[in-house]
Amino acid sequence: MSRQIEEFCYPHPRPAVTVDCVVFAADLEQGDLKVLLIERGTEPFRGRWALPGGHVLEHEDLEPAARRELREEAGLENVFLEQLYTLGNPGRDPRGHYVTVGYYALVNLLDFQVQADVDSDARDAAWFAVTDVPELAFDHDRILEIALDRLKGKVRYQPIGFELLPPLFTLSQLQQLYEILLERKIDKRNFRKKALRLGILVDTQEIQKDVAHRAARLYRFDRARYREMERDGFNFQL
Amino acid sequence: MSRQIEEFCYPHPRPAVTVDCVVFAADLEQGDLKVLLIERGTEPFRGRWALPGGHVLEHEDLEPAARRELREEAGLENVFLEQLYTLGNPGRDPRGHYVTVGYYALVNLLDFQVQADVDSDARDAAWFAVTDVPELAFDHDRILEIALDRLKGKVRYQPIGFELLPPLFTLSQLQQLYEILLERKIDKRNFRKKALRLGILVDTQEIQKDVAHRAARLYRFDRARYREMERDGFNFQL
DNA sequence: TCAAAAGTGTTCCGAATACACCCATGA
DNA sequence: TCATGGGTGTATTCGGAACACTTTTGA
Repeated sequence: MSRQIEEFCYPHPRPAVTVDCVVFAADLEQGDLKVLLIERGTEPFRGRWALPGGHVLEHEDLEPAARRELREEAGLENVFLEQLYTLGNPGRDPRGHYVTVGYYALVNLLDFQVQADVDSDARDAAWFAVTDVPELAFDHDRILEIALDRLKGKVRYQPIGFELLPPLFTLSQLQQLYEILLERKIDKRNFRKKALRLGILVDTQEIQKDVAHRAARLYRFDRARYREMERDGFNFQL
Repeated sequence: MSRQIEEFCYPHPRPAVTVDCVVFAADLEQGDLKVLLIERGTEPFRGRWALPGGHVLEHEDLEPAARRELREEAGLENVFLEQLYTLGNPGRDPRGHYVTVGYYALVNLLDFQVQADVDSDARDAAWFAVTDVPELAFDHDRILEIALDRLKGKVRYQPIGFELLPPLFTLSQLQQLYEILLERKIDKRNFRKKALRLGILVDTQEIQKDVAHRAARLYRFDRARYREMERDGFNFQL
């Protein structure tokens, strides 16, 4: 290993600070939830899969750091991103005392597959079903577990599920998403009643194309209306 | 300012890492929620009130750091403590790039007032009603705001309110606590029905002493039973 | 005997659940 | 014409909300 110049000095020891991102996408074709992993090209854990992430730069805020890492490592921009949890077990990184701030991102699988083809800078990245993830580097399994719990809990009382769907979606797709996340079958009629009663889905008057059966209506999530209703004390529940 | 020896050197710049704790207690006498603040004795913000907190030590995990600061600055031990949010805006501390991991703690006001008298090491600390907090040092107002939102949201679907009460409490006290936290009046009969129906409150057969009216039954929270029921899919709601 | 809080039931309404068949479309 | 999913209504049950008076106790 080459000798490094150590020129950033402080009166007290400091842990290193990183961010790590759990990127979720719903795979409606396969009926499962996917997470984006990156294959590590350097030690430690070279060759192991890990969450996209890296060091927080000097004078960089945490969320911008997470967004920068998503852009650099996965070609992702303008995604839903929320802070999750911060881990600082001094044994979590063999290089020394590292503190990492975990984030989770929600993206639409179709959007990202296009970008992945275009963006040649991306390192070796791949989607894994969350039920079938290899052993990850560092304590990234733990971060993924925390992210899954958060997503499953939050999707029921915050309208974040829409971030995982295309802009236009059918009610069946929405239902399928909830079945994936909540891990149980839902009655179609009851689900539709509840979803439409919320008043935040708008019928775009468009219908599905290229399906080998009756084409379904396409809806979109009316974010502006949701914010209004939220201001007036409305509580999303699905 | 004296010249400092800067002997901890790294190949890349690192932000400093701290923890800050929002300590809540319910004041049933006054019918409000209190937060514990410490008067700063050093610059920056000397003389301003701030949350208890401080640097994370070398090879120290985050939660232990928070507990150590609570012990050193406020004489508090064995309290309910949970991570809240991590702030890293590079402008949040005039001394440079600081990242702070926020925690919130829930304590019983009576317990702590005893300890405060005994522990002479404690710096100048005081309880403030959360509705009447002075301007705080750093971005501690923001951390307090996040903690309040979290507490108010979480108390409804997790049995954490009991941490703010004495071990034995009356149903009226429990109701008063929820009225404080949810900021609204609750119907007595409905509240009692719901609380008892949960099956996690045990009637201790004891009654209040030294009250100038009919003495109420004392209950306690059955934590063991709650954990059992939680395992079996029970969802707390109050 | 008064003040203060403890304690107690019933009705009503809205939401959650359970449940099965016909319709439209493209292959 | 068939396979595939789209789309629809009703009855029941359960929990949430509204609502007022009697009881106990110590001062």
